[in-house]
Amino acid sequence: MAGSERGPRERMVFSAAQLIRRHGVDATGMRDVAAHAGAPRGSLQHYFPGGKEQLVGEALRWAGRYAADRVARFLAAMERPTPSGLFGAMVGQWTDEYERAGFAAGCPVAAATVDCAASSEATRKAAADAFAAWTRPVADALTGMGVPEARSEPLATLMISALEGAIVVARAERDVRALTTVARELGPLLDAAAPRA
Amino acid sequence: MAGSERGPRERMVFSAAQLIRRHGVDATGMRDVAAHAGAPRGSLQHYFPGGKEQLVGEALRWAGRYAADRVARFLAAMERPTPSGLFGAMVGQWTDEYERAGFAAGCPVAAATVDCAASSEATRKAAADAFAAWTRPVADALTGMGVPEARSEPLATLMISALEGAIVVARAERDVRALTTVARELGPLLDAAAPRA
DNA sequence: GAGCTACTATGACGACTGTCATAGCGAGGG
DNA sequence: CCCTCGCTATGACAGTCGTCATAGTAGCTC
Repeated sequence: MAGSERGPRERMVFSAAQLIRRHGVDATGMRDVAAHAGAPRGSLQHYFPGGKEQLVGEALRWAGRYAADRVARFLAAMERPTPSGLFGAMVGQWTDEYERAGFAAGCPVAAATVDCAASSEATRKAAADAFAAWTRPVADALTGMGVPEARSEPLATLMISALEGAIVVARAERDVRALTTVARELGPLLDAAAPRA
Repeated sequence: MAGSERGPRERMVFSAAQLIRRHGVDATGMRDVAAHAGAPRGSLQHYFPGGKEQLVGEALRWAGRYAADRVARFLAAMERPTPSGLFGAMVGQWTDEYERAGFAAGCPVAAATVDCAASSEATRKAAADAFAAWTRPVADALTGMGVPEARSEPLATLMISALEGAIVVARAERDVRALTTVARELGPLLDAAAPRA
């Protein structure tokens, strides 16, 4: 998850996502992003002439791709994939981070939605696209595990909703309890939808 | 949900919650709160000497109580309460609002968590208390419906997590799809945990 | 070397923000 | 009448924000 060998533009997008994860969109300043990325302040208007809205949008697109890549990676690492196994891996990524690095950061897409859904149509749409980019591979994976097509997308939405909500509750409580709970309670329901699993 | 007949102090707390619901904590200014409440600006420092942190904290406490009251109200309105019925009512409150008034607002507790969990310990704790004040009556209700004590709290956490996540997804998508999905998919699982329901 | 292009550097602008200081109001009680 | 007390009113402060204007540098090509 490190990003210091790429170009300054990518580093700023990455840093924006990281800072939004921690403090939300409004509390993340452009100067902070440049400083966090080790990039010159003057590069902001050069690479992002669309201003903060463009930078946030690209950070969300980055987050959507990242989440989708993680899903693919989880699947590749499982010799015998099951819905509960995939969900457990998705949840486990968050419990691992929280136990290792503390509860400072959440999901950047959720943060952008909370801060900007009512004020910036462009950012709201970027968040929706990020959720879509994340939901699609999860639904496809469920289908590949034998879940009927008609239920794959609803179950993927359930998985992502429960995960997002549990992230919020866990950060508020500073306890991974909510995350481990949703993984444990939802596992059997998910596996029951995949007959040949 | 109107609050114009109470005193100015209560109105400001209520207005703070409403504005946080829409724009997050950072984008909600103290002057905006006073204006929205129709209260004089000078009253802010008089009623909330602890500043913005105090006002946000009281708004979250208000939100926690409000959510708990709604749970009690839902239960009272059901002649034969079931877990899926309660969850459906909780979700329905949000789908109703979104279809009636648009997707401008989310949950103030989630918004405060996203914006302040890493920056204000007092606000983070207020959010955790609000979640606890909401979870407890839900868990108690489940127990009253026949859910074993050991599973009531985990299931209540699952309900609230799924609801909170679905709210975020629904606001991003400007579509109640995620909300109706979690209600439909989670209903049978919840009822299966209440043998005598 | 001139000229063009990509990128960097820096100061300024106006519009906010939360907080504070100070003063003013009106009613109630001595 | 005066004094206090709850509440209001308003201007100011220091700080930060996103954005812009302008200038400067490095590297490339002709």
